[in-house]
Amino acid sequence: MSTEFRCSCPITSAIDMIGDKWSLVVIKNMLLYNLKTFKDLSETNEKIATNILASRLKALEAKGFITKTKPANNKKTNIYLLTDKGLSLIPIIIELAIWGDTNLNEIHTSLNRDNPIEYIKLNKEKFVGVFKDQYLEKVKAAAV
Amino acid sequence: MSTEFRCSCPITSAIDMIGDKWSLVVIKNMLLYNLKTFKDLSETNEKIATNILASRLKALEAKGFITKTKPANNKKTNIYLLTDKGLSLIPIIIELAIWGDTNLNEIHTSLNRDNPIEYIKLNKEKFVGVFKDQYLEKVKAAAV
DNA sequence: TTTATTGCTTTTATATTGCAAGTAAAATTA
DNA sequence: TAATTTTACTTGCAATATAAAAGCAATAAA
Repeated sequence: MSTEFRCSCPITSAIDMIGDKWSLVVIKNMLLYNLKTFKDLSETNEKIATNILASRLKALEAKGFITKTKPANNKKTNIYLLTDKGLSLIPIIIELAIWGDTNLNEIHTSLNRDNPIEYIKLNKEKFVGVFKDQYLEKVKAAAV
Repeated sequence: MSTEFRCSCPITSAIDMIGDKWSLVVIKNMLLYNLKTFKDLSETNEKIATNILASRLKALEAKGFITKTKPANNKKTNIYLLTDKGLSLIPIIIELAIWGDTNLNEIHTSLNRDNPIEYIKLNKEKFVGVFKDQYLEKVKAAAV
């Protein structure tokens, strides 16, 4: 499943890389809810089919956005973690969050406000770093 | 072709709205290259099929991102223009541009550098406004 | 009046996605 | 130790989306 690029435009190429229906959703769930296993990621609100999740995780690993490792004490469960390249998508995810939050309230009866998006809006640049650090900290804490 | 939302997450919902393969590409070409007609939009580097372009323009109009008007002096050609809602996608497009520019240089032999992306990076917030004003000015100038 | 262009639609083909079921290995329970 | 459950997938098939090509009506230009 190699990425085909439609042309040399960086915007179109970015969409070719991560603009499918599921890739950013999987990465968002890893980032915001610290989900790490196949099971965790298959049980989210989006209700991704297991075959799609499997293919997406494989593609994301091949593209360098996530790593797949089996911990020493557990030979069954794979742990999926975001790489630096995966974390580099945070600004895009933040803009999608802000856009969705400001534009979809009328369409949705109730938007999920688990995350303090209004607060994020006040200082976007800062929150790119905050989300990144938060994620890396949780990964580190869980590794102990 | 009504949008189905997978869940109430604003990020996932934003992807449900504009996360298909073509919508943001069409909007980008309207915004950056000031393309306004069916023919213009069908002749871009991305080589969109005409049936896909027609269905995407219809969907974007239904969702309020663009308007379709026939000018008084020309009964043949339709003019497609971005609305304020369409322009509200600029921050997302900018982040995609920055990400693509910084991450895809190794993959592409040559990325299209028509747009001064390095310069944009220095002051993102400013350029959201710059792109918007630039677009509206061109639209205004063409209307004279 | 012929010819070309625009803005599509239709048709056919291919690719992607979704759903249900199955499988194999590891872990848990009896 | 055997049976059961859990995890992480894979497989098959139907449904949907996308692509390529051709067709067509309504202007507009020659």
